[in-house]
Amino acid sequence: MEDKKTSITLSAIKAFKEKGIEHTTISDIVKYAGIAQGTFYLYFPSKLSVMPEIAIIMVEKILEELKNHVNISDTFDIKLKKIIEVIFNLTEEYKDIYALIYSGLASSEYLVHWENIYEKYYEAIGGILSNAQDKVEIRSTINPKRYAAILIGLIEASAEKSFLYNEQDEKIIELKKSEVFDFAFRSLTQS
Amino acid sequence: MEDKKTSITLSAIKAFKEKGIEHTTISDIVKYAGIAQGTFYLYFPSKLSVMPEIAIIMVEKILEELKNHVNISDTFDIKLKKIIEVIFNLTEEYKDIYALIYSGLASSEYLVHWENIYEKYYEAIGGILSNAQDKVEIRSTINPKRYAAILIGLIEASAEKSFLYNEQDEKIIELKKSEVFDFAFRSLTQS
Amino acid sequence: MEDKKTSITLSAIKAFKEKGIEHTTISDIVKYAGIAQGTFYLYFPSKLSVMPEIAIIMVEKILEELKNHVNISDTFDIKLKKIIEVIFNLTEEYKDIYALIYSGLASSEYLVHWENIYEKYYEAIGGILSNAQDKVEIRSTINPKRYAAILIGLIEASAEKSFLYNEQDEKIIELKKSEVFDFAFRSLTQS
Amino acid sequence: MEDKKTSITLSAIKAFKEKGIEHTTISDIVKYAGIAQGTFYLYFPSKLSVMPEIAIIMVEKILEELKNHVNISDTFDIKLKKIIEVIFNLTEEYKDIYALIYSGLASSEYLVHWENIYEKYYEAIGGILSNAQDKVEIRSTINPKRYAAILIGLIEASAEKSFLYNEQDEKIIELKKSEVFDFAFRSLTQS
DNA sequence: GATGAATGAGCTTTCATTCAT
DNA sequence: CATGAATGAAAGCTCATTCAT
Repeated sequence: MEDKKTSITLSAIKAFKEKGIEHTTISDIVKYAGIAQGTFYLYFPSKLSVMPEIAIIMVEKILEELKNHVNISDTFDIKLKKIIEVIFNLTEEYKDIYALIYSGLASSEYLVHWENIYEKYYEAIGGILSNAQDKVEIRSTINPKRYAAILIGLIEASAEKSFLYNEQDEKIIELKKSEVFDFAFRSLTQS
Repeated sequence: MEDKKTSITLSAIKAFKEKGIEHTTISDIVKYAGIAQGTFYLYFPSKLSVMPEIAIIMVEKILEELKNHVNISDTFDIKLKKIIEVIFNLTEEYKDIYALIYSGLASSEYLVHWENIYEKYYEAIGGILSNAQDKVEIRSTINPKRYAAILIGLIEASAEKSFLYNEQDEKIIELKKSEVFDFAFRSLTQS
Repeated sequence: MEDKKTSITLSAIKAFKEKGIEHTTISDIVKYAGIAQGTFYLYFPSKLSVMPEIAIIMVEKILEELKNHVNISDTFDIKLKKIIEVIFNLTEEYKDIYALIYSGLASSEYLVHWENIYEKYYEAIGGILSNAQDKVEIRSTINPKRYAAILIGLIEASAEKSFLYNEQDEKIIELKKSEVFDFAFRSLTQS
Repeated sequence: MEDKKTSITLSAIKAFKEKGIEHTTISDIVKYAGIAQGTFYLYFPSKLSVMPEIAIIMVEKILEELKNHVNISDTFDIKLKKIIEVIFNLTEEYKDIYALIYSGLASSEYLVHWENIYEKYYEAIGGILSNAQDKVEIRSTINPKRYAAILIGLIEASAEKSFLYNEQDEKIIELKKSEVFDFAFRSLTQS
């Protein structure tokens, strides 16, 4: 078993996915983690204080997925499509958690560090944009990392809304993806 | 009495703004509304069931602000700037609530009606886009209402993140606004 | 049933007498009071916050006992013996509670008002001293109320220690009473 | 190692002084002692079982202070004043702990040994009384050790109450001391 | 309709105690 | 002897919900 803090975090993710954050209790989390009630408090002061830890893991997941799906040799349009694909898929799977992280709701109290957490995410996407600039696939006038933040926001927002209303209709989802692609691609390539 | 329902809703907004949604109790809401504990239940079955009502009011606020600031005679670029301005301002003021509505967290149970609520919002922005198409200010190949949803998502996401980290630095906020404008404007005008 | 706050206070006294303060839980108190767990918190924020209320009742008990046993027509030496009798008896019955009130332990947080609570007690004993001065039974150079405080302290301290070590030996108790009487009486009458 | 037991006891005193006995945990004590949680149990079976050890140290402190301040050559009235001074000073410093020892609250289970602990205290004061009898400074009809107990009770009670209500007003404290002196001195000298 | 005291299920939280290292 | 992470029983506490008035 990995270290206990990670184990609690993973159990929290599992519980949040199943019951929703509102209805998850610390009891649920420790049950999944196979630890005693009191042990939880050795690592976290409250349910929501697990959120930053979750965010770290979620960002790791995203980066891993990006690494697995976005090939350095792809043209930029392919890469952008893959990025959208990855974000949509993860958003679907971790709907509630993602919504919470994304909206920053749990934030008020615990999420001071989030900029650091997301930093790597922005850098990864920023790197892709920068690379595309080098290849003259997108315009050179953008700041890669700053644009990455906007791009991610755009895709996430769209994905969120897609799955929010239980739009499980594959066609509509695909339409949304292509619209987002279109929106972003034009913006990035317009000279 | 419709008045009382509105009064409860406004009190809920006030309480949510002050304490955050997590820590707001029905007791807080009725205190602000100046009514008895039990009275709440004559109008709403639960705390979260107030959310759609709040969403309605929030959308009304947005529409009103748009009406106040976006002039029909403005050119599209001015209009877009104003739209961004309005969304950023409201997001700043109603940060938490907005985040919640936006992320759809309170969702699961009461979100069914939300598409209807947002419908008017999409229509308003869609109308502006449509009008801009008529004047050949933006390309004609977009579907106004569908693009409106994406555009709103983009601006809201950016605004959310701006205020999340207490970036009160006016300059950075302004930079974000201009970046979002740039991102969207290019996308909408690229032929 | 008297009002609920009193009912809780009396139940607390009962529980404290039976289990000792350390081992009494709020559950115990509400069980005796025949009310729900949450009801307790409508009247008191914590277990120890009941103490001032208890102190009031204890002082009332003392005053009542004094009224019942100390006759206005008695000579001062008889009165003093009766006072000692009353304090020893009550101390025996409410050992733990008395110890706590007396030592002021629970005090730190909640007992700001105690001077007021004890005020009546001091006044009652002070009145007896004053009356004895009028009859030239004790020296006139003492301040009745201030001396009352010292006198009460002396008797309480002695009573406390008597019952602390489970000295249930009636003879030793009687010896202590007479020693305290002697100590105080000499002090009050020495010209 | 005897050192460690003393270290735990001193740490307990420190913790009790700072947080009050109610809110002090074994965790607090071991933190101050710089030892591990489990080590505590090698020396004491529970939190309250430290009390007799504390009492021993407190009595030692008192005896030391008495030795430092009460000169064999002083007249009895000076000695009595010094005794009162010492008890008031120590009571002020160790308010809470003193109250506890004095009231015997922590008692129930561990108080058995206390008579032995206080024995030396009574003997010390008793010795002073006895000596004063030899010099015909106080009346010969008292039992020194038994009177010592009463005298100590009187002074402690008065000191306790003085510091309970945060009467930090030096003048009132001084008045109390002189009243207690007067009360006791008359009693001991009245023929 | 309106009230608000009372409820009590069920959650959070603590912390003395243990035991493998 | 010493450790300190882990335990989990047991306490505290909250708050949505009810219902007699």
